[in-house]
Amino acid sequence: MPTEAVENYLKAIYTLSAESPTGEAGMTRVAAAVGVTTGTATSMAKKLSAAKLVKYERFGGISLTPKGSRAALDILRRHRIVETFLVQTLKLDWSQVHDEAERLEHAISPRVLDALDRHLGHPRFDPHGDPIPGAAGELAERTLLALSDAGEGTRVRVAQVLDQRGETLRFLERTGLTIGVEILVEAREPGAGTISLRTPAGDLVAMSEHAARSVLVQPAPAAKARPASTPTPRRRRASS
Amino acid sequence: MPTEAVENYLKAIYTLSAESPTGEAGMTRVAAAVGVTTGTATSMAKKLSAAKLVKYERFGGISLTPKGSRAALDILRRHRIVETFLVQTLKLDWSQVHDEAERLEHAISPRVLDALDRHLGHPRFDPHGDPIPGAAGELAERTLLALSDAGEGTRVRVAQVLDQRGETLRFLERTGLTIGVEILVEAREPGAGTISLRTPAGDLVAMSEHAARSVLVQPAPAAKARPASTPTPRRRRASS
DNA sequence: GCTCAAAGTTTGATGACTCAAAGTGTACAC
DNA sequence: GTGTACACTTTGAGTCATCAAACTTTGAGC
Repeated sequence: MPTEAVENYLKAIYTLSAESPTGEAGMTRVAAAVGVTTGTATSMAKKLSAAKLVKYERFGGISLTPKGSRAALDILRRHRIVETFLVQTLKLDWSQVHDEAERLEHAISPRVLDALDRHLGHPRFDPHGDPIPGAAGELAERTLLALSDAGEGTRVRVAQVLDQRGETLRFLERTGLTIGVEILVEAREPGAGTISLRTPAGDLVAMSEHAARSVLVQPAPAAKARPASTPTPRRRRASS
Repeated sequence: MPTEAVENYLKAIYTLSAESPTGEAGMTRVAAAVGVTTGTATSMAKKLSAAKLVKYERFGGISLTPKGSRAALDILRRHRIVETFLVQTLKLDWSQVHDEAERLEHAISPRVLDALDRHLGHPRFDPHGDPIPGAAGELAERTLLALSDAGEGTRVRVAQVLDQRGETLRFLERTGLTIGVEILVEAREPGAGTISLRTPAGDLVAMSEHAARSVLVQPAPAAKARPASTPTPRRRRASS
């Protein structure tokens, strides 16, 4: 049984190395993600390496071994099932559940995890659209597009939000940009670094490209997209 | 915010001193309840005393201050609400939930606790019949009788089970002696140290007086009982 | 009153995790 | 190729909770 601290490091390394092109995470990033100094992260790296959970060499970056990866997916499963429970059953807000799950995930036994999973109907995605690893560690694979890369005039469906910060999530909720919602990319303003979206409610929402990078979408199923040459009105509103 | 270890000590001291006539708990008992050596318990006693959570003097026993008592009731509330949730919502067996709640109780934030409480409909008793302290620490007071003290021929209703061990709970479940069930005390055999009970299913169940001491009952509501010649001692529980 | 077992305390050590601060390696700019 | 900024590592120390083992106190029995 890994300690709580070990679980947190594994989770951080998993997500950081998934993002990185080399598949390796840097110590400074790991330390920041876990919330410790880099020195602490280095000594933990040695411990994890001795336990064969990570591949680590001095000054060389850190990455998970298969064993470490399995452990990380197990934690992620607990985290995301707990988040789903908090939103679906207890009706907490999606902007609050990340921090709550962060604490609870370490106290969930396999028995309780199974019972939660059953109670929720074996959900495959959590409230932020993150895929929930299966009991054996399998992840649903999807091909998603960053909203920041969606072309003007495209109809897309919000599928996943990478940014877990409450502020971001509250903004998205307020403007109606929640998981499953279909939106139209009205305009992009590379100069201003913003993107304008039309929500189902008819509102025009502007957000920065940077913010749009953490919103993942899929092309809308019944897309009746007009030819890309269609000019689009240029209007802006609140930006994130 | 007390640490997890501190919470466990407070809970142990609360239950032990509630049982003791002097209202004080001995170090050896506390250590056994928490699962540490007596030396460890002694040094923790000093720490708790410094934090004004307990009253403690060398060789003098230990008891909770009002502040410590409030903290203990808060933990008990979390524990019992979690147990109720595990049985009611997740359908776990009442013989399993104690240990699970033991881990989860430390990870429940006030927000999640409130949400759970609301989801469960503000229960006043947990699956073992233990009263759930209110948000302000109030405890429902009931006058219960140990089954071992119930007179022959009495009709009683099972109200609370003090023994949290899985073995005990599975026995009670198997024989139909669960919370709320009305039974008839058929015979007592002081010589053999046993007591015989008639369950609603019509079965005759025998149990030792010792086992019957941890089953608390109330006189059955529609009881045409004879004048209560039976005493009604107040009893408290062994472990939460 | 003395003795002795049981209860309780003290001491010294360990393991897990952490930090601050000093020291070392790497790589990019020029 | 030299400088230097940044990433990273090492070191030394601290906290928390724990144990084993030596020691002290208490109180019950004689």
